[in-house]
Amino acid sequence: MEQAGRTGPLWTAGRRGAWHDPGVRAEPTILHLDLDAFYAAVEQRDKPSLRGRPVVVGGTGGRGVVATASYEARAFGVHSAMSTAEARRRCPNAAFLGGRFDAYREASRQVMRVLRETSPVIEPLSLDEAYVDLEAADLPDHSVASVSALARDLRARVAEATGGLTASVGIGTSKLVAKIGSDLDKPDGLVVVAPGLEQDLLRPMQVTVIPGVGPATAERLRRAGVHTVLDLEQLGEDELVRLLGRAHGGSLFAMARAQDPRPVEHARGAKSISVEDTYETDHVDAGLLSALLDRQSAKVTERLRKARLSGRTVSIKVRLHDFSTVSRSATLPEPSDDGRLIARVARRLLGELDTSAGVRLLGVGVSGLADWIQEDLFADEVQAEPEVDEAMAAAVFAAASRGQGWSPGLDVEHDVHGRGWVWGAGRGVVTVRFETAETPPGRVLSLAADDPALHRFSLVPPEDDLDPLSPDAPGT
DNA sequence: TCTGGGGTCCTAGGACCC
DNA sequence: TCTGGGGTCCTAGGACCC
Repeated sequence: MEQAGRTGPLWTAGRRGAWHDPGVRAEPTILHLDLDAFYAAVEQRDKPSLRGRPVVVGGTGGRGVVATASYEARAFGVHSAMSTAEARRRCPNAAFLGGRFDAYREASRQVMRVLRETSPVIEPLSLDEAYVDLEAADLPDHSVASVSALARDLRARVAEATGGLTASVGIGTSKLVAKIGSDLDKPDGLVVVAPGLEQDLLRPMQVTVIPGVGPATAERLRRAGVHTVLDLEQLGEDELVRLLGRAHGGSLFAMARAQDPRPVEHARGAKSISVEDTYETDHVDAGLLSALLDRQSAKVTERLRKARLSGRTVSIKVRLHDFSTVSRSATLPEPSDDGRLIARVARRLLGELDTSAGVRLLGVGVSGLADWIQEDLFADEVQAEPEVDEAMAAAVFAAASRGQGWSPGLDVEHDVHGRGWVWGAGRGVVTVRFETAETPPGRVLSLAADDPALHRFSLVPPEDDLDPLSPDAPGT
């Protein structure tokens, strides 16, 4: 797009990814859409009895937090990130729901489709939020009147496509302004910030309206006497960089002056994939932790493979009894989507930590994602879903009857007792811990290793495999 | 019954290389 | 062998977002 009438060098504000450069566009062509109280709204849409009532979606267990509160619940002081226990205290009559993510994903898909019909360039930020680049939209012009009309039509189509969900929309000359705008008139609002008025809008606002200014940054700024965006601007760039570091300070100073050159980025690929779980009670048993890590590794691997990706860096995250969090990571010589390898690396990393005082949260992640599948030659095997491979299953049962082959963490299914995972094994007997979604602790049962009702799902790596991280060391 | 789960980005130090 | 730098990769931690 041409940028007539701009002063100064084209690249002054241009940092990473910046595209033509100006600090802001000349016309209000960036739209930010945010669905109102999204998860709760989907629940109210699908269950008429919940309409007009306080609804809280989030973790319902003892250690859960609120993901979304409906506006009725917000009236009682319930908000996201609050512990569910606190939310129950504030609003005992609310409906507390665990969340139906398939339904949310489906609603989100419907919304994104509508946005894509409006412009080919959209950037989803989460299930309920996206930027739309109106420069790429089919519009006679980009006047305030024109983009306002488009937004009204867009919101009507979103409601129609989703069975009545409402969205708030902000439009401006930059992502910053569009996003702040969408928040100004929630719910079901529309705000278009006319070009030239950005600074008038921002200056009196609290610094926390700027994305990236959270509690820690706000506190530092407060101590420096900075409360509003105007204060931020007057503090000056050098001082901000001194206070917050080069990247953060620099971009904050730019944003304080409504300079935000970030483009709407159409296809952003994932950079990492991870799974983590917080347990109802702290776990101390090292064997159990190991088994849990294996299950998580299997989930991460499944997602990797579905996305046809491999990852090179395996990380674990451990939150201890005192809520302190530690992480460990290891980088493989090359990307992998081998679940056994990932599980083994994760277990090795966990072994380096002292978890004897209790683990509250455990997680596994993979990053350094590569867009190709390792060992493409064996793609057929991968697609053959070894989980149901009869020959493989027979081999495992044979091994089990010799007292081998059942390792802690192995996922299994039993015709009578349901899904579980191996807790221990030996002498022809497997001890399996069963769980259901509702009752995480479950039961521990000892079963004959050759019990025909016991089916194998995934196999933990044999201990005598070479450790690819230390090729000269034969196992541990 | 304080404090979820999925991410992104940045910093800082050390290793290592040129 | 007295003091270089710069660049890249890796790791750990932290802030932040929805």
